Amino acid sequence: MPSDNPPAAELLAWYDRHRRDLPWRAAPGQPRDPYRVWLSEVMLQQTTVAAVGPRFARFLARFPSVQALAAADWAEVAEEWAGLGYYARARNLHACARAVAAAGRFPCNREGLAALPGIGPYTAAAVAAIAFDAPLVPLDGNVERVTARIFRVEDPLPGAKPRLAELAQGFMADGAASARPGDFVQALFDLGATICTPRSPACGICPWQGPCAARAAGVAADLPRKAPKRARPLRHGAHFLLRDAAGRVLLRRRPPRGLLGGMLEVPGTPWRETPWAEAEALPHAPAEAPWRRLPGLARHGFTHFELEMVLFAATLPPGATGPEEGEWLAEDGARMAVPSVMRRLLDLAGAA
DNA sequence: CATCCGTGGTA
DNA sequence: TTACCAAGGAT
Repeated sequence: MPSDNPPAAELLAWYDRHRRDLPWRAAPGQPRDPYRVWLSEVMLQQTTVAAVGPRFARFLARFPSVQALAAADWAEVAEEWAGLGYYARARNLHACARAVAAAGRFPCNREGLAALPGIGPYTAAAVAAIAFDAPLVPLDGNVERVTARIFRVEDPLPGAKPRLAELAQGFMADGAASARPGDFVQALFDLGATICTPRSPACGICPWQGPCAARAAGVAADLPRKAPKRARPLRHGAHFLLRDAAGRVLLRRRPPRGLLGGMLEVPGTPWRETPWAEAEALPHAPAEAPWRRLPGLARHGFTHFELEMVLFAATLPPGATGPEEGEWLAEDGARMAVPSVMRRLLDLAGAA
């Protein structure tokens, strides 16, 4: 129903005046580098623009091309991704880089892109549209929200997702949109991020306020509706910070899949629902040592549970043989190389 | 299709 | 302090 669509030309005119200047965006009219577009899209999955900003530049400086990323060891990629979360993204990013480097170039259409690891329906459409000007509308959280409000879709997510995807793709039927697909989809992102925001949308300055059905009904801030989320249970862990005579700390590499897969950790117990008594935690220590319980707790929130950790610390006696497994890192280097949950333990040790 | 998978900012 | 949420993907 192109006739029911809001005017793409007005959104693009707004975008041309108010587009955000973001590190991964090419200047207007300049060609887009598929490597940068892909890297930024993966970094931005469930991650804020503010968090990605400095990390994108740093990553690009370390891995300037998809060939450089493909040639890197996993440990380097893991270190560079540390703190960004959702570490399966980094594993898939690395695998994807190797596939693209082997093929010689990025696929230029949605189907080819979607066949690569870590590239799902959203990212395939986004890279195809932004890097190759394919007439596709990727359905991210912004586009879901804008579309649900424009058409006043009251059905809750995630059930409404197929319908929203169809409605959003319909925007591209407007000739003004399909003339500039990459700009149009980024205009939708910017509209959702700066005006059509989740909590208090700035409808008064929205270029699409006229055709917006939710605005007309006064329900914009209530859309899209979402299914309620489950409460997060609390889990407990005990961890062991072992220092050597040089003040370095012992870290271990976690298994390659699952939570924090492939990342470095401070050795510790499994995370379970009941707290650990000292006597039952100590067998999980990485070495025999004069372990001393540090005061305080380290807390961290994961997507589906909360975690409270106690920390034991010890220094390996000079000349003593350390554990055979693990890597010794300087403490400040370790802070940079571990996931945030582990950084909290290092901070707790530093404060004690 | 529901669950698993991180983190930091904000109301 | 709690709860929500951000350019989602894999299983």
